[in-house]
Amino acid sequence: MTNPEFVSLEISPSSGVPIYRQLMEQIRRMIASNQLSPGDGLPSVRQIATQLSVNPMTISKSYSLLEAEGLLERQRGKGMIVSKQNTTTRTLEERIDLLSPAIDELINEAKQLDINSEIVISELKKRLGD
Amino acid sequence: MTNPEFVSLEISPSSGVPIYRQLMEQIRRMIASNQLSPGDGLPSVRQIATQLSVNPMTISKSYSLLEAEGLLERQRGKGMIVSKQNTTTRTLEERIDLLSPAIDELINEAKQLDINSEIVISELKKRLGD
DNA sequence: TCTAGTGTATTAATACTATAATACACACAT
DNA sequence: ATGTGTGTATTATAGTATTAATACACTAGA
Repeated sequence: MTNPEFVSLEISPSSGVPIYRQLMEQIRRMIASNQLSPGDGLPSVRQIATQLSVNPMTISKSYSLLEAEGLLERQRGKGMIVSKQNTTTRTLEERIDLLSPAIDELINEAKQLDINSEIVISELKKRLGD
Repeated sequence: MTNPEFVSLEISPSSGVPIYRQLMEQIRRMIASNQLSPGDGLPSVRQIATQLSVNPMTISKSYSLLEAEGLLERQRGKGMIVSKQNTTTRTLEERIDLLSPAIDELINEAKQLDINSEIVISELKKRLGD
């Protein structure tokens, strides 16, 4: 068991993507990278709901769908934990595949904005460096 | 006047983002980069609707909202054109600002997937190179 | 004038998203 | 036993997103 406080979830209300889907994607990625390991506990529904100022049932929906996918397990009366099945840590290649849509989106937008490849790369480096 | 056939629009039905917003963002970017210049014509509502297998009213919604923003102008009986006001081509800095969310999203996802900065950059370079 | 092509308004129906207020079954520590 | 903390089911409400079928006013060319 770990400290669910370390699981930091964020939402972008203006993105157009439903909140429950934003949360699902973040949790999926943290499990794929083993930042959330099998057996790890997740923050409670009410905790996240308060923190993000969102209805608890919205969080519950994310958890339920992730449970249906087999990524999370429900522990009655306790909370959600990362499943011990179906959660083998992904290889680097597999994780890069999961990152592909974001890369493609960046390239696509840069093209539409007519921004040079070199500039995209230097801008990315700048922000990666903090 | 130009050939609206060259305006290639794409949608990702699985992204969760409403179709009309996906279209708006793409058109906004192409105007900002002057790939669509003031006076240029846009594809007709029915043309895009057929091409994307989407209801014409969904396209019309995108156009109407962009007209309300001042980016497009309606030409009665003819079609939509890029407005001649409010569409000064953006400077490089401004366009980079418009690209920022996509960069931030990529960095955020890479972090959650525990993918190294160097790998993110090399992967981006790989795909930018075609 | 006719015809085909613009965008749009209208009305209806369906599905999805999110909130709200309760209530329930369960686990655990006291 | 009690209280607090889990996730969840229920019901209701509201707003948004999308499709569908028509109809309208306008433009342009034959």
